[in-house]
Amino acid sequence: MSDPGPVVYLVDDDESILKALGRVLSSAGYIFECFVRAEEFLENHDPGACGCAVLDLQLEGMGGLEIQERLSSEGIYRPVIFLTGNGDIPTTVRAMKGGAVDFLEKPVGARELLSAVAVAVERDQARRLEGKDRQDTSDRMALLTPRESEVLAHVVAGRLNKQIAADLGTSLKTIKVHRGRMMQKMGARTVADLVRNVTLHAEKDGAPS
Amino acid sequence: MSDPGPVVYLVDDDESILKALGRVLSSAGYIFECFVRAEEFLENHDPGACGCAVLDLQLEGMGGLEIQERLSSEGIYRPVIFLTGNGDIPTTVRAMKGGAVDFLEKPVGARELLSAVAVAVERDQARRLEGKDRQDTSDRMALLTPRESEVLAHVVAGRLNKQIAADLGTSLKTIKVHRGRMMQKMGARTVADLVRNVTLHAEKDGAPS
DNA sequence: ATCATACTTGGCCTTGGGTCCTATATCACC
DNA sequence: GGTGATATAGGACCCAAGGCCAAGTATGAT
Repeated sequence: MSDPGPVVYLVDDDESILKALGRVLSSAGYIFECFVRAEEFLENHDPGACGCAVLDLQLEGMGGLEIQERLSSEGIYRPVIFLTGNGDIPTTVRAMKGGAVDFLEKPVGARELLSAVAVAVERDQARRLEGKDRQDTSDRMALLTPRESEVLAHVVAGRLNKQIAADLGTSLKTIKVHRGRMMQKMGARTVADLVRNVTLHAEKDGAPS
Repeated sequence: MSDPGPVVYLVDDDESILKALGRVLSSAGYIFECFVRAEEFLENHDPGACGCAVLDLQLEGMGGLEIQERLSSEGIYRPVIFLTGNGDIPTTVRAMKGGAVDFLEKPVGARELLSAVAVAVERDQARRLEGKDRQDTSDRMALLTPRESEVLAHVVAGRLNKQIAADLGTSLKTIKVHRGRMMQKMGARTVADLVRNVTLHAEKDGAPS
């Protein structure tokens, strides 16, 4: 569980290209894994590993764009760099709109590749860093009972206990109890802590298009 | 000062194209302004107006990409759609990395254009909407006295009045006064309101790359 | 039947936050 | 010398929140 360093996933059906890319990445100190088919990558990569993917646009069967779509539809955040031998503009636009870090034409130079990979890896690290807090908040929220969740929402909205009681059709005392337990479970000492965590958590929830 | 509806800025050195684009936009109910040179656009557009820009990539003198860079370096948020007669992939990537909404090849179909414009306008509206809250919060914070600002920071951090008093080397009573005035000026009824506004305000402050 | 969980409510006391009124001291500006 | 903004501070008082103790019900699983 020590930090294994970023991994670069290479997907290309031309093994000589995989080899060439691998050499460049190795020389820069990256660890990489090679795949010749999209399915092979999707089934064997580790979504929890930090790093990025370098995808060939044209693959036998499922292509690079589909891989990108598959990843995002499965909620996997994985920065992607595309490589292509003969791309066109609409495809480029589609890839970039899908969040690709870069879109490079073969033959790709070492510096070009490494620069793109560096950006992609950095993005992934930043993402994982801020993801931790959100994950923690999510985990805690999952432990709340239904009633406690309702109270949480009202508290974050800045409502008073008695107002919450009225809204939920119960007594002031009951709200105090739920509220106390909720704060306990959320690990929040003060309302300020609570609001910060919960709003930052809700922030980028409905993001992926 | 009533909402004038979104404006589409068209920049192309071919007047016949401007005319054609204008017809399409008119038919969809958009207001638009035409420019044949980049400088003309940069000097005469209204950064405060809601809408988007449709830029030809190749212009005499300053091109579309430079316009995009100029806008962002001046801190002007203005969603951009590029049009091009003969673009290449590196240019497309650069444009999209720069935040372009879309990158279309001439001849561009009416539906294609309108769809891109709709997305761009929507983005601009969303941006302006959330920008208002931040502006409001900034304005309010500017009205705080130095002491009130310090108290604000401590309150948002979830500290108790007496702790704040100790930190600032003053009495509990004094903090209560500052705090009360600060809440008043910030237009926050509760701590929850305050934390929400201030943290969201701080959130995207160091954003632009 | 028993146990766990969740939801409910009461009283009592302490602490914390907010408001009103009052008051002093400093500093800058006119 | 007066005026306004800022920071300071005390007392009285009210309301809100949280902790401690105790205890009721309902539901569902073992």
